[in-house]
Amino acid sequence: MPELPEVETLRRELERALVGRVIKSVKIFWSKTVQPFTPTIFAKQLKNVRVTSIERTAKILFLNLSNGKTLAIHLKMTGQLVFQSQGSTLGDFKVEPLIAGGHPEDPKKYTRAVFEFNGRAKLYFNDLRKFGWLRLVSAKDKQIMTEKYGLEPLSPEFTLANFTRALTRYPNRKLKLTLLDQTLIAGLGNIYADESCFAAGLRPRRRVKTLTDKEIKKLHRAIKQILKLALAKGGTSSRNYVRSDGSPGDFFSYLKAYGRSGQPCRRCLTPIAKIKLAGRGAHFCKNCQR
DNA sequence: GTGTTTGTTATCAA
DNA sequence: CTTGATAACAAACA
Repeated sequence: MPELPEVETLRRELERALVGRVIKSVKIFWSKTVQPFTPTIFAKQLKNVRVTSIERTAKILFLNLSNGKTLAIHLKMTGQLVFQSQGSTLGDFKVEPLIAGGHPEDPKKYTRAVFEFNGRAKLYFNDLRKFGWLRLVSAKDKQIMTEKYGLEPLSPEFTLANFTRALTRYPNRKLKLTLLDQTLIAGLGNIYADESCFAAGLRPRRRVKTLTDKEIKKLHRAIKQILKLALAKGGTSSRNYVRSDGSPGDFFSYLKAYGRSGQPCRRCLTPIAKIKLAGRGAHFCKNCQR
């Protein structure tokens, strides 16, 4: 799933690829993907507009535009942003959906929108499950969208003191649910919440009020370390996520808990357990995590 | 046909 | 206000 490291990887790649380019046309193949306008109006509003900068808050990308508006993008669970510069041919990647093929002009099965830029460069928005969205917003809308989010784990504001305050704000919550609460800490999803718990040696069901100062400190370090490494590896391609050139992120082989139920713990060889927490899978080692 | 996968929001319940 | 559960969105896969 695209979480902080995946979305930040795309932000960096698209910053290089798109900033300074002008949108020449937008084609939309699934109308509910674009908001809040009809596809026709949406496309019209973006025609001949330049991308001036790209930002990220939590799991949302913001493409700031020369008309004063911003294109906000959320990939939700299966969204992809694939960039094709003029004349480039995309490789044959295992992760579907693919843009490559003999007819790059034609949208693939899961392509919901295509942006064409000057120089014939193209940005494909693919989304198997249609949860993702492209939202054209004003500066004010953008502010309203971003202000509800909590601490950015890779920012200077992510101090131990601030983290402790956010983490313990709802003392009776289970640890993993707190880590997933975007209004407290922004950008963690199921993969990195599980990995953070593993690295800190903490069970996902622990109530936050039972955590010692020492454990909170370890968790704080764990979150920073894991997100930093995952970002350096270009994110985790466990299902649909791909980088902007269509290639997979390399963090998958570093996972120690997520998706490893039944497999031996990399630290103590105890089979990784899987439980249901708030309707999602939670993976952990009964021996290494307390 | 059933259960599982998950980001986010809405809604209901205690 | 806190917390927890469930459904909704949607489609693939085992």
